[in-house]
Amino acid sequence: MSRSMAKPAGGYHHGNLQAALEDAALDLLETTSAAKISLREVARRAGVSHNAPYHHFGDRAALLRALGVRGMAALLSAQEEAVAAATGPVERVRALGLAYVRYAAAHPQAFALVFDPDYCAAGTPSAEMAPLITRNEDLLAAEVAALVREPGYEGRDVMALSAALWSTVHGMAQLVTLEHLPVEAAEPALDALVR
Amino acid sequence: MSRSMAKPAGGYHHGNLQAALEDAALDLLETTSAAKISLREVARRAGVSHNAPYHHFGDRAALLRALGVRGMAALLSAQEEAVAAATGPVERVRALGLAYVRYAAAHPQAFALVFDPDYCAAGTPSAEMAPLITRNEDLLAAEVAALVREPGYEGRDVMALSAALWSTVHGMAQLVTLEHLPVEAAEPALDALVR
DNA sequence: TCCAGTTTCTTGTCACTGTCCAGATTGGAA
DNA sequence: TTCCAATCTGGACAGTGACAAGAAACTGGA
Repeated sequence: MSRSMAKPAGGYHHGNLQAALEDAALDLLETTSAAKISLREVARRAGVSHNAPYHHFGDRAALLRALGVRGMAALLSAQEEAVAAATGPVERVRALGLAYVRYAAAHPQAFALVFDPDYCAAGTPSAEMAPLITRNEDLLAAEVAALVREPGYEGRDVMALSAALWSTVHGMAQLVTLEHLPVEAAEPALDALVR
Repeated sequence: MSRSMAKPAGGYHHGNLQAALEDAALDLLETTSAAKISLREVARRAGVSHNAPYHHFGDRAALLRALGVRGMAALLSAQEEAVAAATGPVERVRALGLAYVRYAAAHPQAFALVFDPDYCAAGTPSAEMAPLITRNEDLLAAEVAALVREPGYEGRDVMALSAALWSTVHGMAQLVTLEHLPVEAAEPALDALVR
């Protein structure tokens, strides 16, 4: 349920309300889209008054931005673990993409929040979000760079290929969460491109 | 501004309020995300009371669903026109994808609404949306089928390739609207895959 | 120990929203 | 004309995000 310590004492002060609020909101995000999450419901779940959140988050968007950062971090580490477990350049790129799609399928609301321009604008990412984004881009670029040194992939433009791969994987993740594509179709479709 | 006839007379009855409401909402959608569009603001723009919309749309979601149908129709015809203007299987697939991305870049909020699970759920599409979706899938499948008859593309699985292409194009559209990718990067990235 | 000062939380309030209700207005059919 | 159904209005209610003022609890220094 809660990812960190809950209310420790019954006193006036909560102890770790910031984390408790994020946890409560993350629980809601498992079943509800970010647009439908209300600050007051989150406060209720954390057992505090409707205004307590404003001392830890400037407004509703700030809370959701914090959740977005958590989601992006989870998405990134899912990819890193998958890449670390795979062997060979082709297999590593494949694993990276599948991890991306599978994270989206497992946490559709969190995934949607990470890429929701209303809260996590890519044009002006938050100070916590920006390094995660570049880390993700670097991870992909490094794997693609290794790929184009393989026989059969030589001479490809790393930038263009990275962009194309990210697009494919991201679109696949999106279409899977939208139930436009079944999850099982992701793997063969990805293989159809990577070959 | 308004896409169809506006309020015709000053009388009690509006004349064509349904269309006027959709037009007003579409204007708002050019600059505002669907989540931030309020029924009352739309009614205000159409010059009617806050409750008039309820006689033409059951609730707020119904209005946005109608906008989603309009957006999907526009996205579809943009692709059809692009395909009709192109010659040769490879070029036609390329044109289809570029039209998709360019529509998203030109109307990011409308594009987002079309694929917003809160309003236009793909799992259970509305009666007006469903035929548009299948028409789009058929269009893509037909072009891919023509493509795999070309030398250099023989023997590919049409289903898997269609899914992969749609994913790529959709993800590219998404990343462009999110400003994660510049629009100019779309064309070379697409070419890097289609070759 | 006591006691300011600061942070955290609560209660009260406001404007705005979606939706329901009852009633007024209108256009068309009998 | 008269009646009816469709359309639109105003009022009401609960829920929401946000602001303001005050209570409670933790903090450090005397």
